[in-house]
Amino acid sequence: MTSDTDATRPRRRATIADVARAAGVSPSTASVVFSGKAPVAEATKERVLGAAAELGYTGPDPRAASLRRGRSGIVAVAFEEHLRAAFLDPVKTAMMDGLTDALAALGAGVLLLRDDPHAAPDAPTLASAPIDAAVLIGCSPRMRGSLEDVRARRLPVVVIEGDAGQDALRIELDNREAAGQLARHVHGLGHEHVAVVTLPFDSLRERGDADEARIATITTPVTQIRLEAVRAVFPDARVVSAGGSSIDEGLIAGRLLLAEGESRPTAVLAQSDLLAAGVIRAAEEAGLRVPEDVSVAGFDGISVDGLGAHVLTTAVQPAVEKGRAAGEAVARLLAGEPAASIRLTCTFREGTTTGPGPAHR
Amino acid sequence: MTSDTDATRPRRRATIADVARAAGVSPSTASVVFSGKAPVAEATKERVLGAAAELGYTGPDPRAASLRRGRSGIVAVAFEEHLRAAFLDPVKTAMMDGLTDALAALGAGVLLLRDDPHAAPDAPTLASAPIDAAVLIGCSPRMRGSLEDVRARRLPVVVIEGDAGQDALRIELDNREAAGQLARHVHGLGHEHVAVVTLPFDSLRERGDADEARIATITTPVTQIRLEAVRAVFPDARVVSAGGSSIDEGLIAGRLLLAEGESRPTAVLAQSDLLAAGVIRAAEEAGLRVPEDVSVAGFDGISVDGLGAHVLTTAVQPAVEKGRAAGEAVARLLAGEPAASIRLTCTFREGTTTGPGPAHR
DNA sequence: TTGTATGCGTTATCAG
DNA sequence: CTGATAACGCATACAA
Repeated sequence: MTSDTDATRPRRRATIADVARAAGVSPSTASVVFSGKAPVAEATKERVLGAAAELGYTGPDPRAASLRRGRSGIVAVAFEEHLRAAFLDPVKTAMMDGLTDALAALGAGVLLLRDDPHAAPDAPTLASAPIDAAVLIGCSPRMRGSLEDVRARRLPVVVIEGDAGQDALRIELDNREAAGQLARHVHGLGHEHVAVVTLPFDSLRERGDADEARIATITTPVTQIRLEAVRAVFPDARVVSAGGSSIDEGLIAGRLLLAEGESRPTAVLAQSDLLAAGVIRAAEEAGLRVPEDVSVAGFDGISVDGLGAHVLTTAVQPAVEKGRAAGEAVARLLAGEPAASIRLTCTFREGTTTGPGPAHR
Repeated sequence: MTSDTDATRPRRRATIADVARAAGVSPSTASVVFSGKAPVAEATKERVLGAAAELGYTGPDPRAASLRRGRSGIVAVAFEEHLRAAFLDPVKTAMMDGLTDALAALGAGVLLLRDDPHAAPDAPTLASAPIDAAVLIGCSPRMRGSLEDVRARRLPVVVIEGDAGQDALRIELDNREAAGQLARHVHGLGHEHVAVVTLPFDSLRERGDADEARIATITTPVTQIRLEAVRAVFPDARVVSAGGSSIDEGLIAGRLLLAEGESRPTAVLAQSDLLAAGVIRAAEEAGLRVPEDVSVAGFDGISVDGLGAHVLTTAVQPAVEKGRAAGEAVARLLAGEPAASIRLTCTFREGTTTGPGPAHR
């Protein structure tokens, strides 16, 4: 029963010291009641909890506790792109599924961060957020600066699909092998006139045909590696870059590629399933049959809307597993255990969107 | 040039005090150099920065700064379900898109949290995380406890689609009107024998037919309101609950509903588009034509994979806008400005999956 | 089992 | 423009 004379209650929020005083115990005892790090007599505990309730004390201030403990229980997950990328790209959502799963098991909170150079001045960043570790997604050269920030802070870092330094812990895909396998598949079908629709080259995300000079400027590692693998098989392949991984971008690139003309490719290798779906749509628009008139392959192995009866020929990547592996690596790093980089493999899947090329018909 | 005799460098990380001492300035001056909160002579600044570089000081410890400032720059976004729900449910991803957008504009980091009763003991929670505000998604009665925690901490809270208390700031949909509109549409088409496939009733997510008694136990607000609206039009509608919002769950419910028998409904109202897609698939499995043999309506207005040529009759909800509104509400609350609850409206969309019922044929 | 003393690393305030 | 001082709220080592 709260007395009516409580009007003198201090305006500032109660601290654990206030609670201890009200309960007639020492601050350390009160602290232990809340942390449970040591046994406390039942009666004492009740007295402390009672005093806390009375004072409206809701538990230790996490900021102070975090300062004292030296840990915050928070792991940053940093994207290079707009944060929405994490929610609208099916491959990233699958990866986040695995990642949040593993981090939850570790008992860590997930702080979503964008590696934004012109963020609000007081916004949390990899350099300034109260985090215990960081996971960098799609680390391109531009992100290297952030990587250095994190490492300067001596925080554990895991890089997914990125161009990290030598000794950064990386979770990677066998992009080169998988893309090469797709290219060889198409080559084996007798295609010689092949085009590539790539993911963005860099954060500028410029669209359109790319000549050797522009290809040399690619900074996004995934784009670069997958492209190199295809060009190892088809050195003269026409290269068109998309502005992102979406059906619409694929459609734009596909229209460019499949326009009337002798130079029309007989096969298109897209660097993502969404792009491939867009290319197929462009083919249908142009009155071309897939795979009779043009073969199309993707990359990722996600299920795509609007493909109709087609089953995409693609490289199926273990996206959820990729995220989970990153989370588990963070857990090991945080526990001070040794952890090594991991390389996951894709599975080639032959669908109905690739067929014999001119040479084999 | 670092001398080789630096072996005496202290093992512990440098603090701003160390930097200040090395630079021959006071701690407050060094602090200001990093925060930029006050003008500092160029020469002094350089001296401080130089000393910092020398000592490997990477800027103020965010934990200490956060304690001192009383703010962390972090906003929690809490889900009741598994965190993967945020990434695999298209409605939630759209909402997160808007939310992260608005919070980024505010300069706040986003901490993903699951309102998990049996989380790791030291895991961050709504009660213990170093946050400045919280957004609760789909606040059910079980989550009410967490709501109380947050409010006890006197943190600003915004609740999206939840059963919050009187004075919580809420962002809501006109679920009742929208669901009612769908029901009236189907009723107007002459359907009398109608079934409902609902979202989960509660966190148990039990599947299957529900009688009055079970219906009375629904705790998920969205499920409850949308169902009530339909039952206002079709009081005797058969009710089947799904275990989640997915095509697979819709398929399971659809099979149950469309099994051979006289009691087969002529129209099915699903509480989400994904569920509706599953029901349509079940209908096709059973050799039924949509909408000739059975009409199907959904809810959400997302694009769904595998619907073929169908365009779903549904209520299109402004999911992105919902998230953005929540983010903006947080911004206002944090700025101490007045903010009011918001009610967003859905748009009825008549597709090709609903048609005349027996009475009108 | 409980209490005492100390410092975690910073920044706001105010005086110079 | 710079410096001295005083918290911020807590958890731990150690002693009792």
